[in-house]
Amino acid sequence: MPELPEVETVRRSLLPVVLNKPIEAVEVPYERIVQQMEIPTFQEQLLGQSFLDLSRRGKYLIFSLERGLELVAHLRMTGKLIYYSDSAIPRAKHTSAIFNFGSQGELRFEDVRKFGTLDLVREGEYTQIKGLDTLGVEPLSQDFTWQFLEDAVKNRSAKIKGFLLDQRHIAGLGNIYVDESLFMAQIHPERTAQSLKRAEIKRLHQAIQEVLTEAILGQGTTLRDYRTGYGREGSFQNRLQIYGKKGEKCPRCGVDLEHKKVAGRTSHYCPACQRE
DNA sequence: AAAACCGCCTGTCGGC
DNA sequence: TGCCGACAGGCGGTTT
Repeated sequence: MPELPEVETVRRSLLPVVLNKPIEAVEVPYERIVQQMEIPTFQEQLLGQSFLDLSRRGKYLIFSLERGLELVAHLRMTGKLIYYSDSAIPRAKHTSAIFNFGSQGELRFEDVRKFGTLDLVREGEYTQIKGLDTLGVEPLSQDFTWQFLEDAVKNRSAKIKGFLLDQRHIAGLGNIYVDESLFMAQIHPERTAQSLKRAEIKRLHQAIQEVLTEAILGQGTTLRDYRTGYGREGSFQNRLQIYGKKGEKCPRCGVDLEHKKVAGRTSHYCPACQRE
């Protein structure tokens, strides 16, 4: 569910409300959310500490703690991190973890499908968090240039859809923004990565940055579960061009939009604007 | 190298 | 109305 724009929105919304508040209690109703650590150890390590900073890498949220520790969260499909100013507010049915700040409210990890994860590690030690260790370039950073993309797709026989979903290449893209980016760049999802011409690579590079930037400005896309750190919906679902719009008309040319499985994921595209 | 599965979970939706 | 399968924004692991 949450892709880069959603995770970045959660980061920005939590930043003003969860830092520098001593953690007075840690509850873990769904113990499997905590990876590779016993719950009592997890609680002991966090108790009395404060979050000093909150950063993001791809779809991972990283809470910096004292003593050189970091709490790494991944929301997977339906995870939400929401700050409640009043701990007395009833908990959602699927609340996986709670970080209580006493009279200063609490941070809750809610997750219907329970795929979300929490890792407590020493600062920068990500080898045990497989996906984070091998994460590719940040698409909104200076490092992500069209030349970088041109180099990355070289000799890649994978379909461009699968290539863009692979977090080892570019960090943070998911099914929605890959489809939106390919539509904007007018590239068919089943083209092989290596078949893209320079002009297409430039368009794709530009499209990825534009789509992600606009989605962040819109506070992300709420189709169902996603919420900001304040529990509010995003607005970018109102500006999607093709995702979830099978059967509707292409906003560019008016042809009926189609969808099919590509690289194992439902993929939306315009058969006229995005030729194979 | 990459695709095709499966598993992890719960909820929703469409078809019958 | 009820049941049943398909499917969902992610990703790791195994097999092919």
